Amino acid sequence: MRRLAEAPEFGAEEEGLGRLLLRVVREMRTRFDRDLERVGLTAQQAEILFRCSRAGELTPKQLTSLLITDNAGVTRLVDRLERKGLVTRRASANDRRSVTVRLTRSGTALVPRVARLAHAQKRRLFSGLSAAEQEQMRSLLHRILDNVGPAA
Amino acid sequence: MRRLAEAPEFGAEEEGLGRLLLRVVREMRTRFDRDLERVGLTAQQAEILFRCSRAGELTPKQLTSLLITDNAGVTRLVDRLERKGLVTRRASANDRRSVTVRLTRSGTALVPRVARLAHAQKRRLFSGLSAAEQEQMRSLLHRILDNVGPAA
DNA sequence: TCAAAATACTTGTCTTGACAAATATCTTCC
DNA sequence: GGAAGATATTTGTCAAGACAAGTATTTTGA
Repeated sequence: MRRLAEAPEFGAEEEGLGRLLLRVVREMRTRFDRDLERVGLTAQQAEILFRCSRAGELTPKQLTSLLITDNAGVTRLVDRLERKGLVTRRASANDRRSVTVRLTRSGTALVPRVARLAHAQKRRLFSGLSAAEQEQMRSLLHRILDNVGPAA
Repeated sequence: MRRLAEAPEFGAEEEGLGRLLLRVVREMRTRFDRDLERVGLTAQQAEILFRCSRAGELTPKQLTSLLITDNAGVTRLVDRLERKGLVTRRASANDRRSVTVRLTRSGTALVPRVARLAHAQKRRLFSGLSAAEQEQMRSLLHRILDNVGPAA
């Protein structure tokens, strides 16, 4: 995921909230992915780097709960990072079913740049939104999330 | 996309607005995809069906502006619908570079069920949100969207 | 007129997301 | 102790999103 195609409305009636949400998230993501191109990462990969950097090491299971994807997705994200030489997988000491993901030296070296980009993105996106507005947003989103529920 | 994996927070500090947005959109999408399984469609495919049904026929270019994806994505979505026998592609009359996508009889037959599912989804998601709250949400989202801007 | 630029679509490639099924390793509890 | 079930990870498959590059056709403009 990188640059986003232009999407200049066609059947210009009012856009539904659902579609608007979708569009916002997609553009956020694409924009961030594009910014991250300069360090050769994607948003998800950067998240893993960042989390591992803070925690020292994490298992795929732990990463799964942090990344909003499933365990299979994490496996392959880690695969890519491993191929890039940014993380290593080691068997867990106490539970041999498990694995610990840990940054390599060059992975660690990338973290400050990633953090800087992430911080810039966050500042940019929510600039102009007061703390109260952000809180309002958060609350509305949580209510929607509760409404999603299980499939019918 | 179908069922969503459980994601029970791990490093339970406050979740950022960006992540929350991502999570909400993903669960909305996955839930809708799952509901649509019973008619053998995905959310994007359903959108094409629905749009073509209302417009009579649409070109990929028009669909691209409606679907929040790029032209390549539309090509392949239409491919899948064509394989399922739900739409046809015909050369455009006046511009032979172009193509018109039109529902087949069985595509048309599916529309009411899709519309019903879409309507149910919309009602469910935003139930409990007042019109004012939805408007507030919409406004905040537009502001974020404006903040995304072009890549640095 | 007719070559160059623009436009509409398609195809190729990589990354991700979701789910099912397979494998390896614990844990339980008879 | 050892079978049955639970858990952690991986692998396979399909749909999608983004972008680049290719093809066919139309439009521009020298």
